[in-house]
Amino acid sequence: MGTVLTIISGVSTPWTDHARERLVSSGHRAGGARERVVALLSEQRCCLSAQDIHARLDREIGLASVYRALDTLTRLQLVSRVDVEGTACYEPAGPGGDHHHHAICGDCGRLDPFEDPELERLIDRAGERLGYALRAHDLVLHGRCPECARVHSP
Amino acid sequence: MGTVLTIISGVSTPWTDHARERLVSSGHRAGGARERVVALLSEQRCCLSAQDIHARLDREIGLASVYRALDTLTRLQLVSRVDVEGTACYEPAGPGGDHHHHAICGDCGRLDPFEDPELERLIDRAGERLGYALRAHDLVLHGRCPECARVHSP
DNA sequence: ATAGTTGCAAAACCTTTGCAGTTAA
DNA sequence: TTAACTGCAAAGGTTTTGCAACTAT
Repeated sequence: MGTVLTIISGVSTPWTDHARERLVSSGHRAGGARERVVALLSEQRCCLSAQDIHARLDREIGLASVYRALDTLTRLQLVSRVDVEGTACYEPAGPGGDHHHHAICGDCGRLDPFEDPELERLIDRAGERLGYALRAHDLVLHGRCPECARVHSP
Repeated sequence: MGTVLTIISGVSTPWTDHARERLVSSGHRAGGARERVVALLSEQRCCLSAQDIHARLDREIGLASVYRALDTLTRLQLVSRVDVEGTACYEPAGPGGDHHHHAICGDCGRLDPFEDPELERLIDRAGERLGYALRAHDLVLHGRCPECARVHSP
């Protein structure tokens, strides 16, 4: 039963709880692989790619299962997908999952998450203006981070 | 010489001119393949993937050359790259190239470009706050377009 | 002559899919 | 028992790279 899995994974947060509920209520069954993906995602401060997740789980679960879990979670809007440098990255979304955007340093590859409520508001308004029923959005800034700027132009 | 190529391609806009200048001034030589990519890009109202470009040029130039041209142009900040549904799309950027964002309909795949000066301002401010020297940014909205909304929930 | 450009084919990635076995409910 | 879940291996896409020939300067 779900409780057992919760204990096994050792992770329970508002987001994992919400995710597990929604999975069950949409006809999904508890499964070890997906549960580990959920648990891992809930512990991240920022997004991970499928390959990242596979590696951090010590390759104990199949890569295909990671992709399938992410696909399911994305469809249920439990995680949001961000395209970073040609690869898809995922992070918790919806209730309990904090929403933010990303800035990537083109020099060192560093990825900084950031929040901006005003930006959110403006994005929603843009969606309305276009007549779109928005499900998600992602914003990625590209540039040079403070560290690299210090080194290259002192 | 450059003039000849300009005549051959038959395309001259503020953006193509700027691009050709910048290419030369950064040590690049005129080449048929890249010139055709530049000419094609300048005629688009929205972004194209490398494969799109290859197809629209009737496969007369190698796919690898398209990728290489796009890579060069991106590095010189003459085109901006947007990740759309797992594939990279490119469009003119910088002087003469108009900047906009994209909304994608998850149902029909339609892609709507849109502009929003206020959003630009806010994004720039976010960059400053993070201490980033911004080179580019891309925002993609995901949702259901007005057309699809009409059909599915009348 | 030098160094950038190109096309082709091969390789490297990321992601999806088919299938057979396993497992939750 | 049924339908979901999983791992593996194969397949499908996109993008990159090695290499030899070509060409603008």
